[in-house]
Amino acid sequence: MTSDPLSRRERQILDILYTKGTASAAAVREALPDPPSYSAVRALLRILEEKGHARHEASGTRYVYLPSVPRERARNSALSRIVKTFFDGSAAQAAAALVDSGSLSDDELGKLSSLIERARKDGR
Amino acid sequence: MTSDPLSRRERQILDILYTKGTASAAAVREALPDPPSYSAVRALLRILEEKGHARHEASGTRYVYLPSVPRERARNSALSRIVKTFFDGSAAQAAAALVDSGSLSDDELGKLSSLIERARKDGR
DNA sequence: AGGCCCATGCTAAATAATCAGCAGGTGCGG
DNA sequence: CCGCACCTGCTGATTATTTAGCATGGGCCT
Repeated sequence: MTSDPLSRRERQILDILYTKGTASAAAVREALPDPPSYSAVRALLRILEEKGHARHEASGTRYVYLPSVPRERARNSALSRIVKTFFDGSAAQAAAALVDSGSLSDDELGKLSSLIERARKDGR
Repeated sequence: MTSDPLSRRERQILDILYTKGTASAAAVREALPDPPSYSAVRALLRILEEKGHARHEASGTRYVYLPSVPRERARNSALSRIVKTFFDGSAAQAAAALVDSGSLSDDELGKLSSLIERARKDGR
């Protein structure tokens, strides 16, 4: 169940897990806006596990939480949602917006450019 | 107030407004997964208006709803959220993922390429 | 003009999300 | 060896969300 609608807190927490890769309940709590009690965070983590979005591993005697859906898959589906919602389904427009954002270094622009060249060759 | 955390339904509805640009309450309802009653949809729309995310215009005697935050601004902030969460803050990586998605036509790749060239010149 | 359809505004009930607290248990430093 | 600090598992209460229903009014068609 990878595409059910998460609640507000559930999303916030899952985002933190994707950002950090791995985190203890306490670390999640610290990263949370308006952090609730530790118990509350743990309750939410348990729910995320039940829903299949997160899992935990024992690190010594404590738990470390991590997303159960691979980052790459999650990010692709996040991207495609944005493309659909804000860019009329055009991934090209979305890419253009990123380039236009001005946050790419000259070096990054170069690499992206050669990536495009490769894509053009593969595509035809 | 453009960055408060929306509830599940609120987000779904706002996404629909951004996708369609403009929609009646009935149209929103149809686009909604597990559509609730018409009244429920209207209640949510009213809440979105109170929170400043949507507004309505009179179209004849009926209302047409639309996002109150410009699409471009909303999409930029959506993009930057994804970049931060899934791409370690690197917009370049995100752009690369879009190019790699294989959904860009040859023509689009060309346009993107020249966009990059322009960005490189501006940047230096 | 009368009736019908569909809209709005509002309100209150049902459901879901969010939260805090408590009762263990385990390791570690003194 | 004992106590401190921190973890886990669980449970019930509080608060937000989500929902449906009803009363009212305007356009429109016959």
